[in-house]
Amino acid sequence: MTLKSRSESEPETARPRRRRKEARPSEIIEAGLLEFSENGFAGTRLEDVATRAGIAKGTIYRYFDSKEALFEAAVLSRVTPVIDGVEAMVDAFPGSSADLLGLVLARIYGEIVGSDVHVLMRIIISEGARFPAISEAYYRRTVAKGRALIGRIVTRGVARGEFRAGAAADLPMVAVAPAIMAAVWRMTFEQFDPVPPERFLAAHLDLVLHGLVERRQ
Amino acid sequence: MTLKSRSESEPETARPRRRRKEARPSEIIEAGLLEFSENGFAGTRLEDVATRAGIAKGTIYRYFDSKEALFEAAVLSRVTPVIDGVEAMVDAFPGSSADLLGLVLARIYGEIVGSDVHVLMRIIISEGARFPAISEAYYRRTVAKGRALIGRIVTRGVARGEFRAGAAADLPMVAVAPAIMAAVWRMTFEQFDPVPPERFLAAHLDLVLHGLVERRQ
Amino acid sequence: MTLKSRSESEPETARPRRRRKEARPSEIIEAGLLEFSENGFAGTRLEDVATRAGIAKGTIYRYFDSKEALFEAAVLSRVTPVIDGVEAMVDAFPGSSADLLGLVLARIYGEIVGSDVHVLMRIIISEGARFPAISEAYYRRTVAKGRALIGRIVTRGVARGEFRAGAAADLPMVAVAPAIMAAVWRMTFEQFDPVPPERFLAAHLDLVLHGLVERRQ
Amino acid sequence: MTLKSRSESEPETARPRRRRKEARPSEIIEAGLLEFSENGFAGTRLEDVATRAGIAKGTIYRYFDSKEALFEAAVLSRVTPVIDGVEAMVDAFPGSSADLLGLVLARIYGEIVGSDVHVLMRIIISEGARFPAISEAYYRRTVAKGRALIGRIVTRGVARGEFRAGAAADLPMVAVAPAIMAAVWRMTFEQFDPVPPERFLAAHLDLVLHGLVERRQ
DNA sequence: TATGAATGAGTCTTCATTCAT
DNA sequence: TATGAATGAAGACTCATTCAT
Repeated sequence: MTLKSRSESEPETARPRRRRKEARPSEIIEAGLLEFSENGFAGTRLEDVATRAGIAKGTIYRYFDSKEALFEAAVLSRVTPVIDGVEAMVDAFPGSSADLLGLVLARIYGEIVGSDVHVLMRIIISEGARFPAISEAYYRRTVAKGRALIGRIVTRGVARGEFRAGAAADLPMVAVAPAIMAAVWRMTFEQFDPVPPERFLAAHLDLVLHGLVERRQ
Repeated sequence: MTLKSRSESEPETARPRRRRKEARPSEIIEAGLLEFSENGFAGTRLEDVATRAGIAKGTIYRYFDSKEALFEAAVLSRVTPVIDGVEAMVDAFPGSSADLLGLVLARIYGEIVGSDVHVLMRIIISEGARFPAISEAYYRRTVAKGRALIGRIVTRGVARGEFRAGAAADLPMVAVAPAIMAAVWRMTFEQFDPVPPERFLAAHLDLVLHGLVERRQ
Repeated sequence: MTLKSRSESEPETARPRRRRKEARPSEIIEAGLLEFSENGFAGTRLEDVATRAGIAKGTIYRYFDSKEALFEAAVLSRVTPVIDGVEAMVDAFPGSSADLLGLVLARIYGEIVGSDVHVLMRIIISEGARFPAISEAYYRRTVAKGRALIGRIVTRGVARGEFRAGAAADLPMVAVAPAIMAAVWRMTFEQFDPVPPERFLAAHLDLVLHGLVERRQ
Repeated sequence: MTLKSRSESEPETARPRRRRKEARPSEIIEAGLLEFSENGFAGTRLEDVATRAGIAKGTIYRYFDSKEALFEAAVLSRVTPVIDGVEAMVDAFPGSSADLLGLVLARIYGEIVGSDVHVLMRIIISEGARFPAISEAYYRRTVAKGRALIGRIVTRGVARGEFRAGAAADLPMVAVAPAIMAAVWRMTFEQFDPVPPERFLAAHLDLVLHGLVERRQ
């Protein structure tokens, strides 16, 4: 649910020291993130992370105290705060609330389905119970803000008479549900039954804005 | 996404023979399912499964050939086919398509959020890549059927002029999205930010049936 | 090197109690002997012994205290004393020493190569170091006596001017060597390079009695 | 039956890379060979091999994939081809066939009784059935060549009128039998009844060359 | 007396972590 | 700073032995 793409932020737990050309920790983090996402925490071998990062196994320990530390650093490196500007932008948006919501949903959709975020999602679903710090950080820095953002848009829409008040408006996060579903689909059944992302997005917006029931005159 | 609750089906891989009071394999499967769901495949220790099942480590091997065999048996024991009767029920339903969809969605919602299924979802998301047989079995026996079922209802609604044709009707599975989101929420951020299931269901139905945009006269 | 074929003697360590039709312990011993010979002591699973004997695993423990006890009982059941009559027979033999030696060697040869004894040989070679009691029992009750017997025959031959005195006559057991070799061959390379037993026996007798060097007139 | 002493050949399955002072794989092989010979394959604990090699248990797996792989590597490291030069030497030998045979037998005897070979013999007798690759390798690279060599010598002797044609000359391998017996004796009853190797060798040569029967003028 | 389910000590094997180079 | 050989704790799996039936 982030609005901001992954930045090259350094993980907080790493100790960078003098780097060479490319920052070593970020290569390790990159490799680690992929391995952890593919195999889970317990299923990931540091040797594979090292190989993927193009370094030797021992080198990881120059930058991270333990497998767990690498894991947290890797995941947290992807937990980027939603840029605060978006909120102001919402308030200042000149057009209709439907347009605004569509705009933001499309961006969220792209964010969730497109890039790293589904990697993160898989990790948080898989390992969240054992690493609550990660879930919490992700919740606070990204999910809660995204949720508030959608809420602000829906509130605006209701206030302006553009959106129906009702159960959906009372829990605006459901408006993001199809994007979540698309990400989950991608992680699970995509291989047996592919669905083009554009179709998913179109259905998403159509459903959220208009629902299924035919409007009577 | 099943419509049928878990039945007391015996796992196919176990060889029950003459059992005593409690069927041993089902206890092991029960314990295994919970442990695997909590810790993932690699993160689960068979000793913990045994302890949870109230037996000794070695006893597991009387019923399952390996950790992997137990894992697959446990997960597959929960992959129960959607009862075919539902399809006939859909065709025979006397009321409006909105009522029908609401009925079915509520049931799916209860199924996904209520019981084992979110346990299964976590496992499939976490381990699906390493156990494609499981993903595929779940897809074929449950997801595909559920998807077809929703499709049939929406088609019926469109044919009867009750539902809008459009992008959402073209990919009816998005109508289930809020239930997926609820399940994911429960697996991840519920602990930091609980949302009552009834509220989720109400928002789900409201969103799917009517969308957010206000109807103009 | 026994001269007496295996008798149906009961193992000393077993406690027979009331038997049914067939004596249970001897079936177990029979099965055990084969399994131990094929797989060694450590490599043999009591379950396999039980299956081979047509009984259940637990039943073994009705007759033998432990795997080790069964092993010793099984092996010792085959360690049968050379009948003492043979010695007297040697002294009373009317014919030439060459005939006598040939007769005895042929019998030893048949004994070693033909039946159980090579099973025993494999076990003693494999496990003798860990079960010195077995080696010693076999040595005392069979090997030593056989060796003495050969010695007596050779001594008789030398005394009667039929056999050369010399290094071979000083260590008469070498006269049995080809039979040992035949047994070892059978246990090892027979599968790649079979040698008919009769050919082995013929070569054995020919070598022992006449050697290879051509007799000059 | 090798004519060539064990060479310092590196095991093929090991991956030595840059080693330090002592080559690690050879130490493990050395230790493994002794343990396997003493306890058999199933009875050997890798921890004991490691201790004997002066390393930690896990280190074995840096060089060998499994217990089985170590076993095969260890045994095969001792299966050294008979030097082909010997055959030429036999053809070029100037002296009598008896001298030649005595020379070669003495060497074979020393080889079998003296060094590693009886260790190998015990292993092949014990484990050959479960590791046919080992038996076959030993047969092809060593035993078959040794057998052919003896055959060539005996053929030469017969052709030159020095050796009797007959059953023994038809199966020349019996000429090696006393050496086999000596090795078996050493593996089994040596402890209860020691026989000096020189006495065994003398009896061996005496028996093979002249047999027991007195020559009549 | 016989069974075979259950137990848990013992082994193989993996892999996070250390450390000499 | 980087390496990768070495370590040993931990976990999967086996199987001798026990015991309720």
